Amino acid sequence: MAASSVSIKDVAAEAGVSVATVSRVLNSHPSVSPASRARVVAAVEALGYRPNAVARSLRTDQTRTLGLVISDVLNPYFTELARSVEEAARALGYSVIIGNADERPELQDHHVRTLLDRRIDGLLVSPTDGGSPLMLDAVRAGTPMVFVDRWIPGVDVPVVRSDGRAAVRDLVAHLHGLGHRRLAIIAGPAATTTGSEPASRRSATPCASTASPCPTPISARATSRPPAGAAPPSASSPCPSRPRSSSPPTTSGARRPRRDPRARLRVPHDIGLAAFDDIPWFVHTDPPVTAIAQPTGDLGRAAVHALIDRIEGRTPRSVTLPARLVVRRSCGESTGGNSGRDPGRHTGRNTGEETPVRIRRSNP
Amino acid sequence: MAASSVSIKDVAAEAGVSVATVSRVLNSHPSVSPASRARVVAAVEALGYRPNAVARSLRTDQTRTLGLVISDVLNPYFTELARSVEEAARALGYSVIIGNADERPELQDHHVRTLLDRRIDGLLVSPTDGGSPLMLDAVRAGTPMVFVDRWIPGVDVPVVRSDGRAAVRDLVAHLHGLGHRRLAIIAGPAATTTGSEPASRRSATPCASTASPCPTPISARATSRPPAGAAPPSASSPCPSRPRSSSPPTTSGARRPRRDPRARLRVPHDIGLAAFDDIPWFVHTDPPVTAIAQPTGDLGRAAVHALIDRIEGRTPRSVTLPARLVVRRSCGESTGGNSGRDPGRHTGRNTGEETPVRIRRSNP
DNA sequence: CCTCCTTGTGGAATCGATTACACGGAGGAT
DNA sequence: ATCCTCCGTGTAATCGATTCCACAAGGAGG
Repeated sequence: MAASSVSIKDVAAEAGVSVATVSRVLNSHPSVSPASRARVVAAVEALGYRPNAVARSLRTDQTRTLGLVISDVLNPYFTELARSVEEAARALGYSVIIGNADERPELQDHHVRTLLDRRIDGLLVSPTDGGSPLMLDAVRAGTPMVFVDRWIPGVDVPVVRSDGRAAVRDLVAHLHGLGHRRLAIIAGPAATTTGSEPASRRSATPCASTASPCPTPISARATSRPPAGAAPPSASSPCPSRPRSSSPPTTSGARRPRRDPRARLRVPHDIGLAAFDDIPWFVHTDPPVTAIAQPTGDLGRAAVHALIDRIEGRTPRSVTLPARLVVRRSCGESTGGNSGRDPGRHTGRNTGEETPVRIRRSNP
Repeated sequence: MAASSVSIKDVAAEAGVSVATVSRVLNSHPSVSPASRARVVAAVEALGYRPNAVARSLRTDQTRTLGLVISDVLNPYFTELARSVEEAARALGYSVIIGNADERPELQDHHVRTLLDRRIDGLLVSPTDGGSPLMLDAVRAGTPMVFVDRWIPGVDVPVVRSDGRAAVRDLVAHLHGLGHRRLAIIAGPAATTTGSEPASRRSATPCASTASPCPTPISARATSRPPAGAAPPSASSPCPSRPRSSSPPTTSGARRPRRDPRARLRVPHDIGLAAFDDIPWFVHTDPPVTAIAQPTGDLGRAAVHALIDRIEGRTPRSVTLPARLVVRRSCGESTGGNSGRDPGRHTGRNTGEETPVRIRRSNP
């Protein structure tokens, strides 16, 4: 029944009214007689008519579409974020176009440009770098924009992110309780705020170490793509028995030396390990990996709401949500007798695998 | 410099030519004098002009955009597929809009409808169900479409997928060689072709069993969302010492009984396990999981090329690429003289990553 | 010197919607 | 009865591009 070439004119002809009336029915404008309305609806039905979103966008100057530029689709954290963003946007009648920057600034620019060319209503970005001229121009030109997870310092754009400091404090306490005394941090690309944030994470450490005399942690840089994270960081960090903390892809690189004939450190026996961002598979690794989990769903929702507020003229504020520590076994076996069941992951979709000790829950 | 409200008219005014000439320059039409061209280019530069893709699409009736509807973004297989699709499309000057159906037919329809409304040039689908009227209508209406991974039987649309039969034969041989004699298959939703394909995978077994006297494998159904795959399939399948094969999310559900107090089957000691689709984290699980890997990158590229062939008037054919077996340790230790390690040692919990034994490579 | 063709250019139609504006008729108030 | 509101409707302008067509200028060929 539905040829895709049906336009509003055809519907008007079929219903015996003008295109204006058809349009009014389509947009549920009040001043249409019930009779006309019925005939239009019937014609639409009969012809299988669907309004052309392109034409509509041209006229109304809005696409009801959001752009989301993330730095790495292969990273489960961003995948989950994308999912929740799309969900939240859909609930509000918006679509989402995802651009994957693959941690490459020029690809990020490509996507931003493409998205802008398509006149998306607003942009959600997790910047790969310190801000290209293009992005800066876009902000200056008044494109509604919100940063997620990462941000560009000095740019006046709301940021929706999670704060891991409390969770890091919990982690440090946890580590200390298990007897670990030397810490190292493997960080991502220095250009990103999350890559350089370990500085602040590090600074969180002393706060926690009122009770735990850990020295300032050592820190190393790593690339973040899992299979590309080639060089075993162990080579560059000569002290054993220190826990590490980083994001999952980085961690997957970091884990490699465990089997490296040159190193042969065993987790958690010789060295502890913890990750930033929790992902489903951490439950199944050997050992299950202790991680700091971000509230991905809430982050996505908050970002969408902030952006749409901005689009519709309101003035959104930045949002910071607490991350929380999920203890598993990669920093050592917990000794305390624990009643509860494994909460699995923070998404609520539990697999109920292990029984990790929960030091503290940030969201009640 | 760049106010986003710059239109072709402004450029024309600035350059002192007509909009027609500007358009010709933009589309590198031959008959423009070098002088005019230069002035237009300068004006474009000065104004920071970017053509409005929406207007252009309306006029030319093409968006240079592909839709990709996948059944689950959280599944790394689809994530990788999406990435390669976007990459291939970008290389050919197309953008991709991803729709995540979350295995829900009505969501799938929502995305297909939205994509169609935006007049995308073509659609790549990995169907969640047997085909809604909407999708069937779209095909009938002549929307360029290509199925990826899964397909809808009886619909005349090219399919790009991988054939796991050879790899399954390799797997069966591998299992048999390790002494396994009873097989079970955990399949996904029966409505999908990949969910019901185990029938054909099962049928592949006897072929392989000329040399290996395995009985027809038992098969069970599971939902495919990893944490949602709640019920431990072990309860329903009473025979131990049988390897299982399924996709990673399903597998992650299936692994649970390992720790389930009621079952306490150990992998690979009591039961072997193998998965369809290989994912990065399988290297780090306990034990590393033997899997059948699909050539995701090639699949994505092939799909894009097929679709664009179709869009540009050529007639694409279906493509089937071989999957291949990646042996790790979840079906048992391989006994072959493996260089680096002590053979026969049973540490209970295996750590780490091996050089996987590659039984056979399908792509040379 | 007068065609004829080529080349560059601008005017205007077009894509499919939305919406300002004008207009005719019904109904209420005076 | 006359006038003034509404109400429902249609005509036409508009969004920002592309492209057909007409036309002018200039060079080649007769």
